[in-house]
Amino acid sequence: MFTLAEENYLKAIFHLENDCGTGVTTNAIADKMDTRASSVTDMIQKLADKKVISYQKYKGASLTKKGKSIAVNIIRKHRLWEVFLVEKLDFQWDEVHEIAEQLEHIKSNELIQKLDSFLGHPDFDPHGDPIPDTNGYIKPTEKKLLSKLKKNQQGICVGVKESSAKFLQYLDTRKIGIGSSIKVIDKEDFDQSMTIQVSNKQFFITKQISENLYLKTI
Amino acid sequence: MFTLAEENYLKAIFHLENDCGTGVTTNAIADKMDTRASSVTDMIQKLADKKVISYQKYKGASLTKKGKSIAVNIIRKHRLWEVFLVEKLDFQWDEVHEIAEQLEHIKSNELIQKLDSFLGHPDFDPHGDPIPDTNGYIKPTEKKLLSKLKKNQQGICVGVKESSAKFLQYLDTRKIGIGSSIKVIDKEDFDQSMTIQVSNKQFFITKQISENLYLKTI
DNA sequence: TTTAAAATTTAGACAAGACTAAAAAATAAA
DNA sequence: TTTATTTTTTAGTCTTGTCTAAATTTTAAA
Repeated sequence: MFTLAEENYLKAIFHLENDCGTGVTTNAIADKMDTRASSVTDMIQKLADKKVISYQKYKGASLTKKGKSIAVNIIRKHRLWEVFLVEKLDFQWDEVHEIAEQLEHIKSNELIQKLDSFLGHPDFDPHGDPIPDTNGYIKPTEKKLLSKLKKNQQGICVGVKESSAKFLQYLDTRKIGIGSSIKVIDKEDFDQSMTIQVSNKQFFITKQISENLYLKTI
Repeated sequence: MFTLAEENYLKAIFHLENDCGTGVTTNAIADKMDTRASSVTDMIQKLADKKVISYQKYKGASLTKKGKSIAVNIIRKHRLWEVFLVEKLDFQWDEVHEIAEQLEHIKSNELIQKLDSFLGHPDFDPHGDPIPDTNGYIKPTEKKLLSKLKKNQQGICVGVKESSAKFLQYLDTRKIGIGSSIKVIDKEDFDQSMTIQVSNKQFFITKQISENLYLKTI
């Protein structure tokens, strides 16, 4: 059985490894977990003892099969709870992350199986992130960062990379959400800022925004 | 903010105080929490520092107004989650306690308020225990232990005192549940054992059983 | 009312998980 | 390639919540 702290480290390592494709450094983990590098060293040594990560001194860490499976299960729980909060309890999509961070650690396989049924086996959470299935399989989705699109290309918003409340509220005030159709009207070479069109309205957005919106191009 | 351990102590002290009407002893808490008296001493000193219990050395502890309000809120959450698990996720009444023990510690007032609405503001949990309202008010219910009834008296089962899975399963196999009509057919003076009738079937039950079933008499 | 037993508290230790400061290793710069 | 910088690890400390063993207080018995 894993403690709350251990589960959070596994989740963080999973996300980092996923984003960068490679093994993750001590500092990267410390950064993500908002803790000190020395604390991370302690923990990754413990996790290595438990065979959930492979780790060599000074060489960073990466999840073992077992570690990955635990991490994915936590993410599955997180995303299912998010669906519950939005679909059943009428939360806004920017309000659910913190609560799901707590709920994801509830230990009961039967609970998650029943919750999944109750929600009708959803494929995506309210931010467009795919929900891993019972076996930990995550359906690969072809999605592109808005920042990768060129002038005049368009697509449907299928997810957000960053999901902080502030960013989500930024999107809300501009009526951008999962399913929104977005077209690049203009793109500035110099700083990658864009003018986009969302249902007849045009907005100017910075690179920071376009790098956090996933689209399915048409 | 209170830690998980602190919350569990407050809840235990609340239940003990409620059952016995009086301040609770260190040993009673240790017993309930399945821990050592010395650990309890440590914790109740900490809780006294935080002004949630009043405590004098060697004299036992009792909740302050603030402590009581925290404890009741945890109990409210526990019981609401139990309703959710049984009503929405189709759990049996003997399966929900452990999961609710985890869920009761999730911190979010908005979550509980929305959960309560979603469930239609239930008054009782699946074991017949009243759900405290937002202000911590617990509607007093006139219920009697089956063990207090005399020969030929009858009532409707409105709750169970003990709610271990084993006891609940014992009731299930005899088709006794919340709402069952129970009549005392015979009562043995010597050991308080009874013969009871539940919808045309008669059962012999020991004092241990009759002391854990609450009835509303008619 | 003095003594014996039970209950409670103190003292000291330990594990988990975090921290600071300092040492060691790896990487980048000159 | 040697030096400087950054990264990582070690050593030692702290807090929370637990434990055992011993000391103290309270309660029950003689």
